Amino acid sequence: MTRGTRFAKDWIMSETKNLTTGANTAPATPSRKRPLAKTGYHHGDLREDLIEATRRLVEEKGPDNFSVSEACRLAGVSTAAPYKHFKDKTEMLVAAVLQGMERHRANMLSAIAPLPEGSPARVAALGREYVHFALREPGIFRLKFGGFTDRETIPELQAAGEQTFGIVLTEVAKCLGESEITDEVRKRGFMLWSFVHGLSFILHDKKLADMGDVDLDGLLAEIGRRVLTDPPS
Amino acid sequence: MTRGTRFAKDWIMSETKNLTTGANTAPATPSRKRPLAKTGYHHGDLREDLIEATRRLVEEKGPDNFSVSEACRLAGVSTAAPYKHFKDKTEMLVAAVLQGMERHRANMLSAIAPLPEGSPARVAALGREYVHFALREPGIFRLKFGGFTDRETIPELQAAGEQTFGIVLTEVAKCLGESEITDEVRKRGFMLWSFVHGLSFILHDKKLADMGDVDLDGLLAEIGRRVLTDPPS
DNA sequence: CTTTTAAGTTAACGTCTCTAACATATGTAA
DNA sequence: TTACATATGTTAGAGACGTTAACTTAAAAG
Repeated sequence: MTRGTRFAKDWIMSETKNLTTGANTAPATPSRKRPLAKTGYHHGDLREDLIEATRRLVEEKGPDNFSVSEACRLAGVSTAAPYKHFKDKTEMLVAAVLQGMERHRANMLSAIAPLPEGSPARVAALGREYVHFALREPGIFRLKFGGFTDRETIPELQAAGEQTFGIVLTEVAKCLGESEITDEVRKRGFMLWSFVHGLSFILHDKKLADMGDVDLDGLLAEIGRRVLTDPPS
Repeated sequence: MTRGTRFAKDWIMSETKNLTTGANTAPATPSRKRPLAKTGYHHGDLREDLIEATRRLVEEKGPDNFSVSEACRLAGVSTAAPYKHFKDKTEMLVAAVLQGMERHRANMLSAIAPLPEGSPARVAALGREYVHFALREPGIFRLKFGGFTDRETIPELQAAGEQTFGIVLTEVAKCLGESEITDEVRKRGFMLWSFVHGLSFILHDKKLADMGDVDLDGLLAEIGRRVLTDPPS
């Protein structure tokens, strides 16, 4: 009894931060209801809590400066615990990004829902939501695009990205009066996506102090007009 | 003689990689002529060699996975040596990015030099060079945009970025027949920049396997036409 | 020639990622 | 209920990294 390994239950209790309360940065996804079970030894759902801790740290400290150790501290477990759920640090980050993209997708869909089918306003709304996501969750956004090397070889990320682009293509097609995703639709969608993506990055960095505040909606509308309209012969 | 500290001159000699030879990834800047002095104890120009080592590692292993230690190994110095030249790891990376932006600027200028003043071809050439830089030096490119947190608070990076944008604005103004950088010029330039920036990221990630190979020049020309032309009333 | 300063080195500390070996719960089958 | 298998925790520790402190050497300045 005196010998045998003693577990550090006390610091678990003292160091554990509450992971369920606090303002949720992602308005589209309802905040989690599970009250963080914490049955002494076994954790209610450690995997999910680690993902949430990762998300939070990525936003607070930036994708660089994220450490598995700190996520463990947040979740109240030892530093070896995550490796029962994730292969390595990268897999943890990927999991957080994938959840972020799911939120992103949901937001895009609910942004266009109330707007009339086939209207340019739907395309503009998609762009608007894209930019807003980059500003609302800058850490996850940065992580997704350029966060870690060889992310383009991770099939789930690839798939999630193409799913997002698929939403854009569908709306562009309807806007152009096409019933299918033609090459022309793909080209227009690609142009719009490039623009919005770049815009997100630039605003995210607010590199342009001298540009003053940008009229986002006006800009999106103008770009939509210029790209969705046939060019002058 | 037997006591007193013995310095590790041997591994310095054996581990030192030649930093001056090898294909230079940056065609616009002439490769360095200095033959890597290496006077036993004092290094010819360690600061410059560390920057070059940093650049190389960032491209080879990616901005994440870059380590100061490895750069030291490449340069053939102890792991404490860099701190005589740089405050910390971030400052090393920033130095490498700044040199990259200098190359980028030089390339942009020489790309438009042979083209007729005020022609849309000059604007397209700038975009072309922008994309090419992202593909030629993906590590530095990623590092510059989103590589590390709080980079937007580094004034040199900010200044270098605005200088680049200034080149674009000048060309756009000439193209629109304006003699000054008006608000309209700024808006058009901003649209073009957003597009090209996003395009660079997307191609850099080649996220779009299903798009097939992109006709870059055609795309740039079309975007130039759409953005530099007055919108239909 | 002496002294100062710039630019290296070793050594060490604290932190990080990840693995191995061990401990404890949970569920399933006898 | 009891026995065992499995999932999910823990401790301990190896090896790399970032950074600093104290020391050493070479070059420059007086």
